[in-house]
Amino acid sequence: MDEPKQDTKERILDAAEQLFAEFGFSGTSLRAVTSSAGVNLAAVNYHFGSKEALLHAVLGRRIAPVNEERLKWLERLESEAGERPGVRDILQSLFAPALLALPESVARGIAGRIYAEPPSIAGPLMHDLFAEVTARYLAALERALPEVPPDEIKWRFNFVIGAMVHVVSGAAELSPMPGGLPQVHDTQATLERLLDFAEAGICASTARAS
Amino acid sequence: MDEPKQDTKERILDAAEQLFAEFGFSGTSLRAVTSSAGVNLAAVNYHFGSKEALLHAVLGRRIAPVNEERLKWLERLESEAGERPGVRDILQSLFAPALLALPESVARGIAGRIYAEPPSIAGPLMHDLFAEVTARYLAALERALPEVPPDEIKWRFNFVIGAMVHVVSGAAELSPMPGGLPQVHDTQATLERLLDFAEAGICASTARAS
DNA sequence: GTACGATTCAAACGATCGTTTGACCCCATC
DNA sequence: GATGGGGTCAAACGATCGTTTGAATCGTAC
Repeated sequence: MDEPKQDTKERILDAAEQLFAEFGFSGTSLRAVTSSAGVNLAAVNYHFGSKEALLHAVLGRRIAPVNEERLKWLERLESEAGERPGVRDILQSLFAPALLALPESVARGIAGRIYAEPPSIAGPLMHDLFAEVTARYLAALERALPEVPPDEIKWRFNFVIGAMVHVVSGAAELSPMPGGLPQVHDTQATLERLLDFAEAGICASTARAS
Repeated sequence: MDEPKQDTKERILDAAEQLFAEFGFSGTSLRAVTSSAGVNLAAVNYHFGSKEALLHAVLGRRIAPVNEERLKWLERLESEAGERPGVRDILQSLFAPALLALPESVARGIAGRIYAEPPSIAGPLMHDLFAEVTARYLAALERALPEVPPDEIKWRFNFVIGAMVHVVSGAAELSPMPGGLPQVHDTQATLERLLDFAEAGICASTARAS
């Protein structure tokens, strides 16, 4: 065999990742996973315990490194800028690891998949995966934007997350636009467009004329 | 019976809507739908033809009126403002029908459900449901923002959609924030926060300093 | 070489799935 | 009061689901 014959556990994770992204969690059978991975059906329950535990492992394997890179980046910014890095730098440390590190064929569906699960599953999952980074970024943004009320920052941070997830999950590519979305595969250009948008949005004036 | 004993078709739609939002499409069985609706199992295939056709009916019933209201609102703006309404008004006509018209318990999951389907299903669905409004809003925004390149507007419109979907689908409420999201059930306040954010983001300068 | 824990395997478990069937009921029409 | 079609019903169809079982196989330490 030419193939490195990787570990059974990893072959399952790879196959499950691809199938969950394409057909969803409930829409993917363990038989589809194991036959795509070329392993025995019972291997999933042996190595992971259950189908739901497999989902956790699939998500965690991709998201954990992204969050680690985010936090390292953010800490570097704060040590360089004396605890008060700029908004754009903060947002870049939030976006770039997700946009650049996730393989395109893989990113689609992974992020969106969490939101697709019922709240009883998605809630604890979100907490496990994102509670720490959320708290850290909220604190950084509050320091960077003392003129914006903290409650407002919480909401705007959520709007930013929504825009980012929309791109990372590939949902933007489904947008029924005349002529499609320009430069849709130029990740660097997408990152800068998202930065322009999110920076302006999160820094918006809170005293409206109307 | 006190109940108005509504049509079987509508009872199925109501039950399916709620269950799809909570457990997802694949995660909801027709037996759960029919027993929740208090109708016979065969009624779904009799009235709708298949489970997937039921999903289309569920989504269309909620989204079509929202889009109609959007277009009516937008046309009223354009007739009042001489074909060039402001960005904030345009965005309000896009957000308000979705935020205000969708019952809270229902909105969750409906929007997110489309994105959760495999691209082969979500693609045609998105086109059927949103192609017209997308084209109309892009045109309106291009007229309102002549200084922003059309390609940039396409992207920023997508970011705006992402932020809006994140809120409408209830995903924002899952965000693992310390203390939770403030005033999460004050729809009017949420609408204005979203407007502040999206208006600033979509009007962002295209000539960056960096 | 033998014993042993880790892993893989074919096979089957009971449960649930979407869909279909054919009898049955209701009620307007002739 | 016979007719006929729209609607409802219980029941069953074959297929597929997640999980479990117990034997077979592997590599390694004694």
